[in-house]
Amino acid sequence: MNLKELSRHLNLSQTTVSRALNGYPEVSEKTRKRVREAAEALNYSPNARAKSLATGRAHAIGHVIPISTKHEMVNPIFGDFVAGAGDTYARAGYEMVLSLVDDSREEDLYRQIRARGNVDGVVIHGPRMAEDRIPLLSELQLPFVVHGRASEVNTPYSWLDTNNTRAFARATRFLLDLGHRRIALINGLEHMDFAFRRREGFLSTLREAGLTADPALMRSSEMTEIYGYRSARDMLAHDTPPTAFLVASMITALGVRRAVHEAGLEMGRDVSVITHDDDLSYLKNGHDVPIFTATRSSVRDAGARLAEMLLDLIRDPGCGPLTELMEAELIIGSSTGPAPTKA
Amino acid sequence: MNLKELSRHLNLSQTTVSRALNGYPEVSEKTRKRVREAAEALNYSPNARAKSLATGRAHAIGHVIPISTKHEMVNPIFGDFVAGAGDTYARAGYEMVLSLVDDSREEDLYRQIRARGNVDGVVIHGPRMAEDRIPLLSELQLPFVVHGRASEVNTPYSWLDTNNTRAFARATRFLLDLGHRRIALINGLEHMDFAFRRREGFLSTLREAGLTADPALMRSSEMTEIYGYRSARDMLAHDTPPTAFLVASMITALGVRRAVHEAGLEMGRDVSVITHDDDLSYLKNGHDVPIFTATRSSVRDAGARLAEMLLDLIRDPGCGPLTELMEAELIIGSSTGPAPTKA
DNA sequence: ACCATCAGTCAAAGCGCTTTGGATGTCCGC
DNA sequence: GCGGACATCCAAAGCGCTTTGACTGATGGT
Repeated sequence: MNLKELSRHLNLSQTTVSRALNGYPEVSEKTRKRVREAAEALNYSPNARAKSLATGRAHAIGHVIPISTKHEMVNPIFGDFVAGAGDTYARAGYEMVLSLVDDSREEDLYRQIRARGNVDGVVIHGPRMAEDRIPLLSELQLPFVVHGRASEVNTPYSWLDTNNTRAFARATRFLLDLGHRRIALINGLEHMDFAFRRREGFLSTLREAGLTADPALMRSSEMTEIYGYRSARDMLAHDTPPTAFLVASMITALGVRRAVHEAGLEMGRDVSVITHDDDLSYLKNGHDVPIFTATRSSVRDAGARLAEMLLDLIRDPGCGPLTELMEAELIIGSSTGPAPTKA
Repeated sequence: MNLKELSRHLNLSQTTVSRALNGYPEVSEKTRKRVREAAEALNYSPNARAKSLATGRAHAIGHVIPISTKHEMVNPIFGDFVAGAGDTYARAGYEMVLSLVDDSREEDLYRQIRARGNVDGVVIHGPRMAEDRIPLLSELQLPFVVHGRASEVNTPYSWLDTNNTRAFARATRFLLDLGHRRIALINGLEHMDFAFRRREGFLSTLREAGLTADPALMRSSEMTEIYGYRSARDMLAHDTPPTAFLVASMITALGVRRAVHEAGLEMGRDVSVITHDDDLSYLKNGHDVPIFTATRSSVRDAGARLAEMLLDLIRDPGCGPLTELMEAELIIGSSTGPAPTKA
């Protein structure tokens, strides 16, 4: 069933039917009703390709997921992020198109996306500190919003980010107040902007307290469970092991917990652990009492907000760079406690 | 830059340029080369919407993700699955479009997808035992492949599934051979087909061994960490606690491990645990020695294969219902051991 | 009674591509 | 030197929609 058939069926022109369905005022309410009912009955929905060819809007948003060949990991936050964004899109009548791309061929891809024209905008995931996608997209005039920021990019652009620096500063402060002095940082890959900022929050807070960080207690890698396990296991085997861990993700924190238990220690008593918690739907940090003390920031909410920003930007490209900084809450669980006194 | 401009630039007709770029034989190699080079230089790529309007092929595949309002969880396997599928699509020049849908409005959505015509086929995720999407899509004549199966659907359809029954039967057998008699099953939601099959594998193996399952040792829910934790904690508090756990996912198994440790027990010595392992990139089951004994089946590979099947089906709709059953490997880790003798 | 206005409708052009059905020129065999 | 075969190219129609510009009656003010 297409427009031509429907209009013939109704003894109306395509113009009128189109206008009736799209809510234009120059068609009488009576015919509009008649058209609506016929469309419903005959199960007509307009062909999206034709529509977007005619209007120049694709009604779709692109998400480009970098799958580097070196780091094969798929970001576990992805599902929840997409769920949040998808919700917004669905409400606005937009679709979400995913492109996976090996990060070596990124530039080409974005140019193609632009030329092929089947999205009206894109969201950039996992920005690195120096993010060349940002100037590229600006040049291409393709609306975009970044999930995170790129510290080394100075031109304005739209982004939404968690206040990672502040979150990790607060967490560090919290551990210091509990008396911890040897605090380990199990961070994400530090060319990723979020990880860089978290380290800054950590280091600056230590500095303010007159402490210097021990490089042996700082790691940076992809945030897997194994990585957390190994890092914590190795560090706990030191002569002067850390009394606290600051960890970049729940998954990694689970690995840390494993190492802690394996060493015969208990979280919250012998060793304190704070983790960042993206509030993933399948990995809730406890229900009543959180397992981990954590800096929490819902990635699903972030997805929803980011999508809204991008849609705004598409509707009115002039509404200028939009930015939003989400604060993470520090929630207290049972994984932290006073630093053990050297008995 | 569009076709008209490009062809004018080359002093050729749109026809010739189009044919040159699409590899038709009726254009000389010399002009083809000239056209290719100009296209490259001017950064021309065809408008996908116009192309698909003209050809009737969208060169895109739809993935419909059910987000039920009751069960808000986003399936954690999603990221890896999509990475596998996306890889195949990218290679074939297809795009992936995601639609999230509240499962109450599913039928409408599929009809719309069909009518709007911006995908050439869809993959069905998370089939339930009685899956009405299957007859619906057959009726709509929209090519589709199911990730999993629907036990109560009798009409033929294309699917790719892990042999869940066999996997859990083998795991159960393995535990029985180690002397375990009280085995707990921490399963996924049992209206989901995969969970149903796993339970069947578990129960039938017990039956063969002349044992009957204790309902108090069987749970079924969304596969979160908390769920694993609570289930195991409760069960371990029984008068006659289980000596082994069969768990439906790694995430849930991490919760089980937490409960085991909290009870002062050790996995592999006091309590055995086997889990299903989807081989997620961010949750590898150990490197050299697996943490958990597990039935392993890569969901990323499944995504890649499924995508291939669907593309085949689209190229040649006649190539009939395609089906593929992947066997899970049983890998032995340190979480299992002989049943403790009642000393 | 007459023109301006306006609500309601329509035919046709256009979005950027593919593809059908020629048209043109070239080369060969006879 | 002529008809066919073949290679190479083209004009135009069509994909399903939106949108421009125009047309028709009815209404109302003077």
